[in-house]
Amino acid sequence: MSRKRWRSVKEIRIADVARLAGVSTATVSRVLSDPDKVRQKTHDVVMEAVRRSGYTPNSTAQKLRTRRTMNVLVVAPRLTNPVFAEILRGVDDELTQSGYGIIIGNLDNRREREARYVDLALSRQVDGVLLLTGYIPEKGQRSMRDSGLPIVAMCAAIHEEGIPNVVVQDREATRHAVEYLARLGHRRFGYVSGTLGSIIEVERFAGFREGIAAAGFSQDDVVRWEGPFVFSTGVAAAEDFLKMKERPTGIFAACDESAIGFIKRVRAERVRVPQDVSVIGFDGIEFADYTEPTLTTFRQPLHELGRVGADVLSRLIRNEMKPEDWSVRLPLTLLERDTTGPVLHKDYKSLRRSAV
Amino acid sequence: MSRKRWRSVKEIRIADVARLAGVSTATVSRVLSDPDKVRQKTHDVVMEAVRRSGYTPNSTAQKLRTRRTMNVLVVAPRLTNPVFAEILRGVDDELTQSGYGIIIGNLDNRREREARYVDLALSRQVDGVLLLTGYIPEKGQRSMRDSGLPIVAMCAAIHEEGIPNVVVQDREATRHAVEYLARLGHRRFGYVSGTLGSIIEVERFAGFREGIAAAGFSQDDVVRWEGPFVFSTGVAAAEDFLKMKERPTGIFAACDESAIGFIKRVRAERVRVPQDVSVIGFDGIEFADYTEPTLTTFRQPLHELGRVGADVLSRLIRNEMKPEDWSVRLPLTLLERDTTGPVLHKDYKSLRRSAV
DNA sequence: TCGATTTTTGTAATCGATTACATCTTGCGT
DNA sequence: ACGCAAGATGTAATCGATTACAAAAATCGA
Repeated sequence: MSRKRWRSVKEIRIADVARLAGVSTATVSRVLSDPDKVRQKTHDVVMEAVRRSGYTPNSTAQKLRTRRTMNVLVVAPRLTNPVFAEILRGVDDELTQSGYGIIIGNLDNRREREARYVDLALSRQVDGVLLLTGYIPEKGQRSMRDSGLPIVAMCAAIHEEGIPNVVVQDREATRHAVEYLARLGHRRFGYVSGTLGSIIEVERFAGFREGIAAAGFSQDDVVRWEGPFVFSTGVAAAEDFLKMKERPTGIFAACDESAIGFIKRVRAERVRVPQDVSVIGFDGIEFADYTEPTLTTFRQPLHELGRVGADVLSRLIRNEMKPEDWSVRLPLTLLERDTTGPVLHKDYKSLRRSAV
Repeated sequence: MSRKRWRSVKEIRIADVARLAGVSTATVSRVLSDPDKVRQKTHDVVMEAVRRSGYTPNSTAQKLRTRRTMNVLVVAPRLTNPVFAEILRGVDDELTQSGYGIIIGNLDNRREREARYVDLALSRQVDGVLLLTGYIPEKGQRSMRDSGLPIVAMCAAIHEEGIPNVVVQDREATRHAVEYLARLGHRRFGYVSGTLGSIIEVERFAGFREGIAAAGFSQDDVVRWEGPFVFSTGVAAAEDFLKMKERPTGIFAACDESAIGFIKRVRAERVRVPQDVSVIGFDGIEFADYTEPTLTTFRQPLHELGRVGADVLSRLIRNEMKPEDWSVRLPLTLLERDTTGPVLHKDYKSLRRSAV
């Protein structure tokens, strides 16, 4: 029976190859890692032995000796959110090029899970950490940075010494969203939040408030619905929205998923989008182009974000960071699609369609 | 400046703790891994030293000595497909419980990328592999199973000695899909494929053909559109569909994304779903409940699939597999939603609404 | 051809844990 | 108090590579 099949595979060590080639282990090691250091003839003999024995170096032994694991940890708040999947793709594209492995840390929106991954970092299983999460620090909680490992923050900016930031311009974009809605004639606003306690949410809401102020409105003109970055948050927000007498007409959702949930729910009650209510999302996930109507949203340069973050991390690991790269803030693109439009509500006289 | 901050963190080794506690390294090791083997008093002294020094064992050294990396590799065809994200969640839930780390392998739908991950396996960076991919073997290509590592196949069944299968009943479900469409009165069928060369696609198409035959139709009544498991495959299929004179009325798409792409595209041309064409998807991703109309589809038990696969793998690693678990085939659930309905086309006289 | 220099190769220490085996303690019965 | 078994602890080998340093071989000029 084959139950122990893989146990029976004989492990080939560098010493076996050395013996087979009639050289020392040092020479074999050199052939494999620094071929210029050996004679061509020796090289060929060793390579032949490697080939015939099917030798592959044991990477754990290499890691121990070289003190480099060639692994990085990527901590994401939730895997099923396409935003993180897309960022991860960028990270993957950049890092596997340079031989790094990616270990994923999935919090599934539960902050307390972070502890496991702090352990991972502390036990030196990885050379660096890419944080796609970011929470407002709680005292007493052991955090990633206690590990002393190189960290790159890719949530909204963490202003902390020694931690580079690779983020998008959330705050500016959110402010811009409000201005955009205001230009369309909206006067009462709704804000569907993201995960409370997350720095991203703090930033986006701050931008939103700035926008409200800049456009000359009072914070009282704003309704805020709270919840994590998921569909159901939008649905719940919509439930509340539907109960209101004086409904807001311009809604900003801190992520596409909740925007989509919101729209789906209100449309089920014959609220028209964008005629009765305009909705603008945030992220630019692929799916947002397949909803009906297609979602107006800010597109994050997700893949690039991942690449850049990974690049910064690998430079940080190699101690090759240039000071000007310590904070990268990528711009977002407003995708004007079909869930936003001028106010048509009876309260308002001028339709200002020209303002679109 | 802090550019070298993490370099200056002094690494604490087990020897340091031993010295601090006035015991040998063996004792420290025992305290940490097998506390019953030491006297209570010694235990306390050592733990205090551990605490004060902030020691965490170097996991690379542990791995080398114990020959267990406590890492598994998960190879997925494409990260941004919510199907794999969801499976990954299940895997994560199961494996991080038992202390395993997850290294991801993302093929991004490009088969040739598999080679990198074969290297990972060969160099013993992981204790086992979870294959969410599966391609029809090509000769000469070095495959995962050459690594001799425990592997669990979670794509459609790979019938190979020593490789357990944890899969869904694709074939049955697909056959069922055809029967379902046939009962609704459909007589001409469309099949939107998944990635060619993938075993999943082979299985699903086989099931489809079986269904066609079982329902008494000829394979000539079927149009097949080819492409990978992505939105645009459905869009492209729709383009072709729109050009046809005699359009199929019952469409099966091998994944929800392409089903959604298809629907979006045909609706843009005023083709009504389900009145003009019924579409049934496969996967049951969360989005499918937010499209308009909501998508009829087969729900895969994704999270459970991940958990079970991970469980089987960890048992396989520990050599605790029971023969009856070598093939697990989870059932799918048909979610009857709004993209399927009885044929209303003028060609057919009886609407057979009762057949729904 | 010889010795000095450079290049190539080998020896053995090292990375940081675990663990077999040896040795030392402790507890217990008499 | 003594002897012996059981329990606790220490010593040192080990996992499988890399690499500093030493030694040997090749190269070169005179």
